[in-house]
Amino acid sequence: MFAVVVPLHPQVDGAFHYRIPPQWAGQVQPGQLVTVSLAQREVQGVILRLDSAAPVAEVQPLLSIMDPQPALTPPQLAWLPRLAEATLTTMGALLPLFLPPGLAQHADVLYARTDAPLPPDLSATERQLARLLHERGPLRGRQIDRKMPRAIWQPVARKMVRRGWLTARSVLPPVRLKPKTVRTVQLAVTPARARAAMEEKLGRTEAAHRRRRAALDFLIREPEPVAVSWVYAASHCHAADLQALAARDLVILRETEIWRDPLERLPAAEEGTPPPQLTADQQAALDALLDGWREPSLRRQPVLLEGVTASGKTEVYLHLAAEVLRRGRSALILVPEIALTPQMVRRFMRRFPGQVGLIHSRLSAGERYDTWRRARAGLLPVIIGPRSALFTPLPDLGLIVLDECHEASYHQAEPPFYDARNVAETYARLLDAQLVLGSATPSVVQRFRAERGHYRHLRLPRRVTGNPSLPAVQLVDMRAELRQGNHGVFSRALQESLAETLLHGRQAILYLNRRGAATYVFCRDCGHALTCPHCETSLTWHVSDAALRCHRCNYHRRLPKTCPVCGSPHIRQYGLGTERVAQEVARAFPQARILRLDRDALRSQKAEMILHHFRNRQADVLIGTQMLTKGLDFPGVSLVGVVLAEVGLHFPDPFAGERVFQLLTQVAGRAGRSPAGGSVIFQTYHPEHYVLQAAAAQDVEAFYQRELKYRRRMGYPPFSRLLRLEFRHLDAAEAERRAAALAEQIRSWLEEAAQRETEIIGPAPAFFSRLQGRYRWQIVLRGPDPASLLRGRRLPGWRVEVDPVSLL
DNA sequence: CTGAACATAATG
DNA sequence: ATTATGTTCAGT
Repeated sequence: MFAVVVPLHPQVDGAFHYRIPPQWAGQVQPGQLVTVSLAQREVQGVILRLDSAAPVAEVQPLLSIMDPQPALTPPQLAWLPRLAEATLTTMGALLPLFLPPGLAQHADVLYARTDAPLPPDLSATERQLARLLHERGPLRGRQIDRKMPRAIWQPVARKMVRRGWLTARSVLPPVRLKPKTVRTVQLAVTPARARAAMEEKLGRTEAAHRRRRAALDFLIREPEPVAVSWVYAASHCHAADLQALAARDLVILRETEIWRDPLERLPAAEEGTPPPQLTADQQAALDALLDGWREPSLRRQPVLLEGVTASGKTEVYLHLAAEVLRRGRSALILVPEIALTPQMVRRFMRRFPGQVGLIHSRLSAGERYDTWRRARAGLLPVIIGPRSALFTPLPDLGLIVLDECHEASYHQAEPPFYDARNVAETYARLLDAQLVLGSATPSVVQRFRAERGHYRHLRLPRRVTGNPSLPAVQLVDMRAELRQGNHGVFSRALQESLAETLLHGRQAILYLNRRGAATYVFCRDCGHALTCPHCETSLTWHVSDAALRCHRCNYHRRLPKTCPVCGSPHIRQYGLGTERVAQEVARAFPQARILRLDRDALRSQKAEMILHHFRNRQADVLIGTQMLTKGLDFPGVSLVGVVLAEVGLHFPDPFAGERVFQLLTQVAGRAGRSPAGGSVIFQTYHPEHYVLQAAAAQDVEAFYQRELKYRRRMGYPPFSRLLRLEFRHLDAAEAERRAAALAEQIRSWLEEAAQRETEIIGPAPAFFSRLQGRYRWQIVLRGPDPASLLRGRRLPGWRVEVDPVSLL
């Protein structure tokens, strides 16, 4: 028998056969994490399947089985190759998604300095490397990467090894995660025998006898194994006392595994809260879903659950999960950002006490490992987490919910690239599980798919709580403000509303769509934003070469002196941050208590504290960026102002309009959740833009029709599929050269494959043209199935993203 | 002709 | 990724 193993190695494609040593016969099964040798080195891998024959003569043996329990479930193993095919990623690069961090260890090389003397004429990198290894001792490649992030040190190190200045040894770092255990003790004899023993002499001294008697007395009342620390506390005995009792065979000492539980620290949830009465809409949606499970033709179809904000989608999820659990299966609930959805998590924990597991990035490695293993063991039938939780090994998964499914956080824009919304479909089909995508504002693509019958479309059209009507949105024309002499950040309407809100002791939220300097150029008189004549996307201002540049096709021009539409000389670039807005508010309202929430706050984990303070009315005004839109509920807020609603609209990206529309719709939905109702103000220099018009009117249908027309005209999704290829390099010229070379190569492949419908856009520098000191160039492919062109081809150094959600 | 530099293929 | 192997090319 042979084990077919996928090496845990991002660059190695495919799976390899390994001999199963006879002493392990019968213990080897698919899904297990093993170590094998690959290209003379020891690496981790996962057994994909067993095979009775090997396709090659020379076969290496399995080196070790790291865990007898499979790390991947059978449906996950079936999913893995299809996932790799869909995302144009190797299976080895995808495997870490399925494993808790810390369990997967990548093979690495350990470098050390030898005693050999160094010649004086060393290059800078050579000197730096030698000094680093001299000071720090032997280092692994990944440690050197961290210490010398800018240097291309690998070829240098190889040369130094050849010269005998360094040694290199391949290593597989040991797994640091261990199950946490606790010593337990249990009575080994009947209570009667124990009582009899208590009469005998249990220790040399009277004190020892008394301690051991007390321990036995405690254990007689505790039939289950108890942690030794409890016994110590209850009877004042020591470890030696329990050992003495164990030596007399009166008690049994054991190592029992305990789970590190991140929910332990949370206040206990009230037991099994009875579910509230469902509204007619909720009941209808639930019935439709449950009918679907009985009807084989509907069973495998994903459901798009479209419900306006506050329409009670969560209650539908709770009922579905209860139904799935009743059938003995488990449920997976995905949310965009777990730190910002505490209400949802709490509701699930209340409804399913003791059965909910939470997965997120702030858990310690140990907690994550244990939650993962409890889920695998079937002890946590409900798992809540962000996109990465999709890969939790739940046995017999019957329901996958993706809440707020329009959110971009379901798309992983870092390798390995994947989109939870798309890949979950295949997974659900393999499991025969129900996939539910829930949103108040489904994306254009999702809505289109529902129309075409790809998703079953269920609706919750009415709010269940708070104000039944959606709040009114006022669109304020900032050009008029300017004409009337108001050069400030705030319109008079917003200032007046702010003053009134503060006067009545209510709270206000001010949104900035994007943090920091947005550098597009527009006319302050007519609102016209300069766009590329070829791509209809905005030109971006580049300070370095004083040019306006198209980030799609590389078109560029000088900054015009006057607006090409109205001739006004007031044409300028625009940028505004939360800091500036906070200053303006403080100046206008010196007594107002102001809080700021932006990405920096979120990174430094202060976000929860800030939100907590605001909810407790310890501040009057909250100024924040888009993360504020995700599922938050502040009853004290009666005014929401968007400082500049069109920011982001002019990014050179086909999805820019949709992103802004979704953001503004969510913002408007935030307001007016209180019984007092609320008002929303969008400030803009561009009030006639269809995205702003539709968002202000909260007219999803109008936006959708208009946007769909634009997508059809430009040939963007859902009328085509995109594929983004990105190359990053420290040297700008090299990045450009490689991009041009690949574009040439792709053109010849296109000709070869006679794919006349697939077109190549670019190469051009990416919108964020420099990231971490590296220059980014990209090529975009557009066609019915651009991934098919690249399948089976290797593009070393390129980042390949299928179905990107942004081309920035 | 030689060794180094560079590209390519294979890894079971 | 790393290693083995093939290919090119400058400098003998």
